Order: sequence, then C-alpha cells, then structure tokens
Amino acid sequence: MHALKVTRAEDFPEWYQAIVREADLAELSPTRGCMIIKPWGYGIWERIQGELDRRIKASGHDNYYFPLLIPMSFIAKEAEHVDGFAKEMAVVTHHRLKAVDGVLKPDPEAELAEPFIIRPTSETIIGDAFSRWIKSYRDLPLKLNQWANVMRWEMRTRMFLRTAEFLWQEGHTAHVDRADAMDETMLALEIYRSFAEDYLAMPVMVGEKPENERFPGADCTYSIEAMMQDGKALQAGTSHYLGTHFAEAQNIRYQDKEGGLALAHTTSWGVSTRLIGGVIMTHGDDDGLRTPPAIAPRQVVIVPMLRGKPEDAEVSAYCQELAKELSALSAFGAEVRAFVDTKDMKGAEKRWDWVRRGAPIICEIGPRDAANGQVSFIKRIALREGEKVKTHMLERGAFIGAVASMLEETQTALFQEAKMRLDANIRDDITTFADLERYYGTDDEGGEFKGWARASWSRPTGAALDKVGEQLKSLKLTIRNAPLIQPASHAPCIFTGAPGVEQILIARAY
RNA sequence: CGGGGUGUAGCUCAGCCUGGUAGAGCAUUAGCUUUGGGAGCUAAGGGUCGCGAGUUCGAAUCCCGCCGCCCCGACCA
Repeated sequence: MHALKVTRAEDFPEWYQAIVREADLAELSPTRGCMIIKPWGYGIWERIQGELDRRIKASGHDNYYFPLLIPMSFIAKEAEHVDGFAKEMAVVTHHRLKAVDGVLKPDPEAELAEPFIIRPTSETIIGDAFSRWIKSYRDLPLKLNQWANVMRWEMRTRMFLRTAEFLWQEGHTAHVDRADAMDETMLALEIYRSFAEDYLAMPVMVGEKPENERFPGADCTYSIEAMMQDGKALQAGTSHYLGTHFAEAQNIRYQDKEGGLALAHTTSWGVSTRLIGGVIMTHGDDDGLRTPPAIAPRQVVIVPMLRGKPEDAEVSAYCQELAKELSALSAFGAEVRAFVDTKDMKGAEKRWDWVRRGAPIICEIGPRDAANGQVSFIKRIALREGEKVKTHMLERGAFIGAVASMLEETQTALFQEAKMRLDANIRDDITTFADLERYYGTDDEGGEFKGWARASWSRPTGAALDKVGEQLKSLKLTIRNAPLIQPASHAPCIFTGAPGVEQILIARAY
C-alpha cells in the first residue's frame, strides 16, 4: 500500500500527475496551460532561486528587470528568432474593454497602433538596451541576469515541464569577441551543471546541441540533460553563444581600442521551473516526492502525536523546544529548516502528507518520547523496510547531533542513486542504426525501461542532418547533445557509416 | 490541429446499452468510542449530471453541435 494511488511502473505519466497534486506542488489554474504553484512547490523554487542567484552574482553578473511586454517590431528583427517563436506568442492588441450588448469585449476604439507581445524570452528587448548602453570596449563585458516570468503559447502543456507561463532566470551578456563570449557560455553551463548536481542531486550530461536543436538565432547551443526514471531525457538548462546575430540585428556595436567599430558577441542562458519537474522525475518514488534536503523548504518536520489528553501540553512544548534546537544547527552552509506541524488534524495524516511532499526527516513525537527525552523519526529516503514504514529512535541529544550529517548524507545518497541510474543506462554497444532500431523499435507500449544510447556520428549538416532527424523521429528519438568529454578516437557514424567525428547521446525526450 | 479516451458531490468513480424522484467510497461537519500511529460507529450537509439546442408526457441516459481535461502525435525550456 503506497501513499500514491498510481505507481511509476503502472503508469509513469499518471504517477507524475499524482505526485504534483499529492505533494502539494502545483495545480492547474483556470487560465489555460498555466499553473498555480503551491507552497511546497514554490518553496522549492525559492530555494533554487536563492542559491542560483548567489552563484550567478558570484560569477560577475548583476540583476536587472525588463518589461513583460515587448513591442512587436522588436521580435521581427532577428529572422531565425521570429521563425522560432512566432507560432507561440501571446499578443496584446487593446488597452481597454467595452460592454457590447452586455458582453465585455476589447474596445474597437482602443486598438493599439503597435501591438505588444508577452515576452517568450527577452533577447530582443535586452538587445535594444545593449545597443544604447554599449559604446566602447570599456563597456564590455556587460553581464546581466533577470528573474522573470515568460509566456509561450504551447499546444500541449504539462505541469512544470511545459506550461504556457513559466518562471525562469535568463542571463544575457555582451563581449568584445568570440573567445570571451564562448568563455561566458561555458561558464554559465558549468554553473548549471554544478548547481543541478550539488543542489538538486540531479546528475546531468553536459554537451553541445546538434545544429537542428539550436536556439533560434544561436551560433551554438549547449545543454545539461538529465535522465528521468522512465529513461527519457529532460533538457534541464541551456546556454547559447549567439555570435553577432543579435548584435547585427540590433546594432550592438562598440569602438575598439584601435578606434574601429566592432560588433559585440552576445550570449544567453536560462533555467526554469522545469527543474522542479526534473527533481520530481529524478527523486520521486511510489510514496511521493523525496525532496533533496538542500532544496527542501522544510528539512525536519516534527509531528506531535496528540491525543486530546493532559500530557499533550508537554508533547507540544517538547516539540517546540526540539525545533528551536534544530534551527540552531547548520547544514549545507545554512540554518537547518525545522518545523513543527501544529495543524489541528490527526498526526497520522500529517505524517503521510509530509511523506508525499518528501520532507527528508519526519519526527513523530508522542508522550513517551517527550517523557523519555527521545526522538522517533522516519527517513524519507529509506521510508520502508519491506512493506512496512521503518521508524528509527534516538536519544534527543544524539538525534540533534546527527541531523546535519543525516541531511547531507541524504543529499549525497539521492545523487548517487540517480548517478548510478544514469551511468548504468547509457548504452555504448550501439554501433549501427539497425542496432538502434532493434533496441528502441520494439515493445513500445510495454513500459519497459529504455535508457539512452551513446554513439558515434559524422556530424552531418543541412539536408543530411534533416534526414538523420527523420530517421530518429520514426523511433521517437532525438539527439540530446554531444558530450563535452569525448574519447580520443571514434567508431564509424551510425547513420552513414562514414568516419565518426564525435559521440552523441540519443534518447527519447520530454 | 490529427487520432484515442473522458466529463455525474471537494476528490475517485458507479448509473447510460434497455429514458421513469441523483448514487457509493473517500473528504467535510457534529456526537460517542479508540489512542506508539493512514481508527471505528452514528448522524448531517453537499449536485441547474461540462455547455447549448433537439426528440419525448418525461433525458444524466437517445440525437446534433460546441467546450474542457487526459493520453499518443506535430511544436517546444
């Protein structure tokens, strides 16, 4: 009997929906494709924001804020960029409503001369500012970041993974030349890799996207890719070197040391609330989420087991005192987040609510614990022994002394578990397209776990690459990226048999 | 936008084929019992059966149209 009604093995998409709802992460709003993010989900996002913001600032970036609405003409400036985003844009055309026959409608008299689009990303409006701010080589590099909401009118949405509105961070930088901009692109990518692995306990493969998967308007795109528990890949972060495309389109020029006029080289990079979807599908189990302690809004939850009897007062006081002592500890370089759940409901139900949310340590304190100075607790990472919930017990001082290391060990163990899954499920033995067909082409609906393939290719371009894309699409596969770490020599290309030039990761993707 | 499924109480669903007073479990509220851990009994509240038009004496049920949601595609962080 698990805490969720559906198990991962029975129906992974249903399980995902169940965990989002049951762990109090988010729910669908009346606004099409948009989420209401609830406290446990938003609390995780706040932890993500806090730590990532610290790392972004520490690496020399400042925060700015640009408008939600972008003049429509701006988006038209970079041709590839328009093609990439035009189909999914929300447009603001009026500035007033009017009741016509009792029905509110945009007032025809109030149509805007130039419509606005709701930002799907901010390259164009930030580029416009860059063109005014950047005059001299002394103004470079310009490294900024913004935390914002963006909107893309997606045809099909999935909670956290693809919603019409989502929250993200977008870095935008300008540099004197390609080398400096590439250093920045790789710096952002490394921030994402280390953040995903250290803070989200989510191991990733870092690499360059093939030409057909690039961001619209980019010279090259890099990504971090994580493996979900159904074997699919999730693009968890991207970093783009934009070359001089946006600089040309928006006239971002500077006077160099020699007095000549040069185009700036720009970058952009972002991660979004999608990371939370990645955390769910990396660490969730059939009892709910197992929130990595570093990002858990509450790390130690204390549930008083009250009975409506006189000794309740002592139990409550004991719990409060325990929380106070735990809050004085530190883990992951910050105060331990301890919480006493005083809500007036049955203790057993509160326990299961916290199990589903994935609080790392859940203490259940009854009269006997209070009287004997001990702590009964469960560890969310290893909730059960067989079918039964495993309860641990420690003397109070011993428990307090062990909490910080338990949290840190939990973080490490979650990472190790996910890392082993990733490493064990990347196949290196696929050397021809026929191998790929054999592995991915059969028994699609059985729900059998299929991981990724690492194979050599000759990096075709243009029409040849399109053909490769079609071949892969027939197996519902995509090229995720070409890992940065490459072997010294390469086997023949699995698509063409030509000499291989690099290894790529092939997978089904979200 | 294509293919499939589905819309009935806060949630999960039955009832629909074969038209005849709106159902269950969970949740909520109240009372009693229980108390080392997802309790039991009793009672109560809660629904224009997705929306609109039609057939009929009578529609949750049959017919037509529309809409939402879920899954699989196309598109994408």
